[in-house]
Amino acid sequence: MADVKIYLPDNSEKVFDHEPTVLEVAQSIGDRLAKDTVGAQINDNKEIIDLRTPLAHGTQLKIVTLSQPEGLEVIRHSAAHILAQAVQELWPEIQVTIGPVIANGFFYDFGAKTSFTDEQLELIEKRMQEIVKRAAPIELSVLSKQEAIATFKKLGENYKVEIIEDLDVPEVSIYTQGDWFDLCRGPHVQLTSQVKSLKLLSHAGAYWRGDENKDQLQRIYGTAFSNKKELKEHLRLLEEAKKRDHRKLGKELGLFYLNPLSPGGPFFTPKGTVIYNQLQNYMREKYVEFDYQEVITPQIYDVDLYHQSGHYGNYKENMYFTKIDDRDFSVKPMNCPGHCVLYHMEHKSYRDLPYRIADFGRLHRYERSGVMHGLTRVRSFCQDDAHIFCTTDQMQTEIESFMKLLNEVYSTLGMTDYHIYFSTRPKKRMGSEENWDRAEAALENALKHMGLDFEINEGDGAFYGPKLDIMFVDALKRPWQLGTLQCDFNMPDAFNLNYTGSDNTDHRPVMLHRAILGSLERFIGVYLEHTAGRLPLWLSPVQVKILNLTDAQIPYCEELYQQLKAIGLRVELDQRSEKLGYKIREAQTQRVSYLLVVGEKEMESNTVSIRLKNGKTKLAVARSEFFEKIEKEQESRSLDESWVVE
RNA sequence: GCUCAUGUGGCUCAGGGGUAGAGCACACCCUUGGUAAGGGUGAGGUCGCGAGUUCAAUUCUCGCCAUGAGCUCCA
Repeated sequence: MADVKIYLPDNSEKVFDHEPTVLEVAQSIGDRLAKDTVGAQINDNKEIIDLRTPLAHGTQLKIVTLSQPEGLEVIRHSAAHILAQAVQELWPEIQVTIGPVIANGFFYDFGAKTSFTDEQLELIEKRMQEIVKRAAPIELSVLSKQEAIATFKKLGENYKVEIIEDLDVPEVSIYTQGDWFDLCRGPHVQLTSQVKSLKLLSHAGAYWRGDENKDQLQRIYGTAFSNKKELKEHLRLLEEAKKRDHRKLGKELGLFYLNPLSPGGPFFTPKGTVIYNQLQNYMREKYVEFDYQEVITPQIYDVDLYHQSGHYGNYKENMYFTKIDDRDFSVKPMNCPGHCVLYHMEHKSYRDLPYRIADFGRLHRYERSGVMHGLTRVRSFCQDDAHIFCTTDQMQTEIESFMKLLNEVYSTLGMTDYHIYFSTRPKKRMGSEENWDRAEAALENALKHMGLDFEINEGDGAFYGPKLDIMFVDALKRPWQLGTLQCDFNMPDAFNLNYTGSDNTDHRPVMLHRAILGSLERFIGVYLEHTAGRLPLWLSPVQVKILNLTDAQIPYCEELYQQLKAIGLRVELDQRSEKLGYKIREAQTQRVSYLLVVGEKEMESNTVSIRLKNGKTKLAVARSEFFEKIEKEQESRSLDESWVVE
């Protein structure tokens, strides 16, 4: 056989007299590297291949080791196998199905009669540790499809048989560790002992092949890392996420409640409503700046509207209907059809475009009972919704302006980490190819022109047009889809919308649906978790709380209270005869932005002592100085309050 | 909607076939205290709703509702 050359990232090459496996190449470089090798990436491909894969001549090889982030995928995949082995050692009658790697770990679905318990999870994890200790080599073998089917049939592994039967390949790969094996595509680590830091997290039901009409399986979630430290950090983030759960914070801070009398219909308290309204006010200011006009449209429509828009056909399951005097009505699940009606009621000329109308109308969508979740998935909500009717030529400018607006809003809110996804035409779609070409070009050109990074989701657009989705990544690294911009060719058609062009003939406008915060409800939920409830001053329900030390300071505090109120701040005065420590604890847990402590000293020197949300204090600040700074902070919607403590 | 779990004063939870308990919060009293919980007293619950079993149900069984985890869905 001729020489087989393998190229390494530093452009050096290794020569073999046969097609070497990844591991062999690693060995030729060094024992240490070989020991840590868990897979490889070849020819600039992102996919990680198994370390047992033979490499063809001319392959560009990048070895992936245990300690690399890419290695995690392999470790977790092997961890899933160890989980399956542990379960079958403990309960041989339980069948295996599939166990993929997911974002922050892995899961494995089992065909078991009853669900697992927390105690069983502990037992399984212990057994997994044992399997890890055994340091069994993981070996790859290949069986013909028939052999594999026969093998798994004999074992009674019916799910596996079904999987193999559906595979369109002559041979399948089997990974063996000790006396246990599984059908698997790989990749896997070399020894079970390389999965050092693992943890089972939870168990839940799932369906075979994700189909609710098929068998109910028992899923176990877990995670694994290359070292204890990273696992610990991950578990800490999970803990932190629990602490920051907006449902918990909402109760603790008294912002909103849910009640069985209106499932999915949050009740906002006066404090929660402050946040809600401040966000709306802010968006309204931005609308003025970006030339949007706000409108108010009906809540309830004749069902005919939704027949015309097409929602009745496609979205009926999520709509609320009512019949009065033999006439069918629906509560609006979105603003767009109403906006089309509004557009139609005045004759439009090209001079009227772009016609940008914003609407904070309340929307109702009947979500299935199992999907509701705090504020992030509700049945009654409002969006920072707006529709832009424009010509195709105006699209790019409108898109750029939208992205600019979005960026300003997100920066103000301290949401700097976000990603843009551009979804292009799906297979099933409506509208002319020319329209799709122009809309996609407008989106892409806008992003490129602004120098924004984006990722393309090929074929993921709506049937009525391409779109941008904005994915915000929060402080705990969790992604949330908030903002969106969707081009729509369908609705202008459905409502026969026109404008008179400069050529004195009618033309059809394009409709852009867009939102920046998404739903206010959902946004507040996400933002509470992002900030752990420590809101910037302008959003804070209680911005200043005045705490007196003794009754002697009450008049001074009342005067302060009135002055702060007069400059438009949300201020409270706690003059109860409680100890200072008690009042501070309470105000601190309520995340009050500024605590003003007033005792004899402050009163005599006409100052206040300031305590921040973070517990830091600054003594004896002149009243005027505090007023000036806090007004400025309020005015600028600043995120930074560090001026108080140097 | 599906699977499993949960549902006890405003909140967090304990209890358990003989009509209920703690802490916090709340009210009143004492305390006037310098940066995360001072003390006392008191009020507050037909134990999610409905049915069944039982002499007796908040406790057991079933149904419903809601919540949670996950699945599925998400124009």
